[in-house]
Amino acid sequence: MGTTVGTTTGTDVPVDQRLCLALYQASHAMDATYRVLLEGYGLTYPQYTVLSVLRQDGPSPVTGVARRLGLSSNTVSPLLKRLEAQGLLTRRRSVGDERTVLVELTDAGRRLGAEVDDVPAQITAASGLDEGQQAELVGTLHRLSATLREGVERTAPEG
Amino acid sequence: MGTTVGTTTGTDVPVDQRLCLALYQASHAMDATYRVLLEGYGLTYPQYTVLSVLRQDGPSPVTGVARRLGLSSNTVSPLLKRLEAQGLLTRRRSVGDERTVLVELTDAGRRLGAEVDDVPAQITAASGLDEGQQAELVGTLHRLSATLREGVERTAPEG
DNA sequence: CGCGACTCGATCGCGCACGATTGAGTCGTC
DNA sequence: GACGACTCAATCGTGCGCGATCGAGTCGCG
Repeated sequence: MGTTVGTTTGTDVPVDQRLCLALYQASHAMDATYRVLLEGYGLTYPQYTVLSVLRQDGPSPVTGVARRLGLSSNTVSPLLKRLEAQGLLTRRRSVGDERTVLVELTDAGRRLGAEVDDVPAQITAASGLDEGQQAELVGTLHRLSATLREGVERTAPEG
Repeated sequence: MGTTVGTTTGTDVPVDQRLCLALYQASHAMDATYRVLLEGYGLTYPQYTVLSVLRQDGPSPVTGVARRLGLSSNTVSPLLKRLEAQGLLTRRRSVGDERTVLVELTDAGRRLGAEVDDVPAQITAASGLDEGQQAELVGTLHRLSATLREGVERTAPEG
């Protein structure tokens, strides 16, 4: 039985060498690393990132948090709900604009945020990359994200 | 904030510059790109990858597919079930070892696999990276994955 | 003032992803 | 032959992530 099926054009890129899978596995490995570091705090990685964003940005509308994470309300809303249930943040309608919901850390949220403040440094250490390599990789990934998003936008015309 | 953490005390790493978020967003962007390319075929990105693996490896046990994707049975089993429901593959017990389930593409699966054979090339084009850049990025990400996994293994001693 | 376009956030359904567990099957050792 | 350790796959519960949709609130324009 030949391994060739049909009249392929020879574009048999081995799965192991595909960028998508490399990205996929690296992302999962990162998530697993965060899981280990955060499991004592009852936080997941996305929840941790929300805390970081609120610590850096201060009180923000749901849209603001979502934009920082590259997500939409359908993902962020339940995420914020769970964090609110843990007493780490509050949500209240903005007085100026009744559509927007302002998200703000509670004292407990700020305290927990301070506790896990050094997690990024531990992640950097666990990554085995020095500062320069990490910065370069981050830049490459940001450019890749932008290029891919651009392609998606072009295909799916909005507005 | 008396942070005494070794050399890299950059506790206030802006969220935008964190490797985890860059990885997270690039992975999602990749998924979105695949979604656009595959939506006409009723396939998700993980399903597409399973098809690719089976096309390249031939009939494989569930464990084999899982290892290729870096996943476990709890993720792969339902994934295979959905693909079987679409008539793209079959699952049957191995004759030699009744524990293992052999997964094999059907004719329909092979046909669909051939149809979407050029998707990786389209992805490469959409990424805006030339062959060399892509290969380098893949290498970097594989090393990163390995290093991170190693750290996780060390923390959670199994066996 | 009234109407339509828009924004904001939430909800629903589906498909991953994973920790934990279960149960069937296999093998080594006694 | 029987027992225990192991392997393989499946299942359950929880938490993302997203397409699609909805309802409330806001604003522009006549």
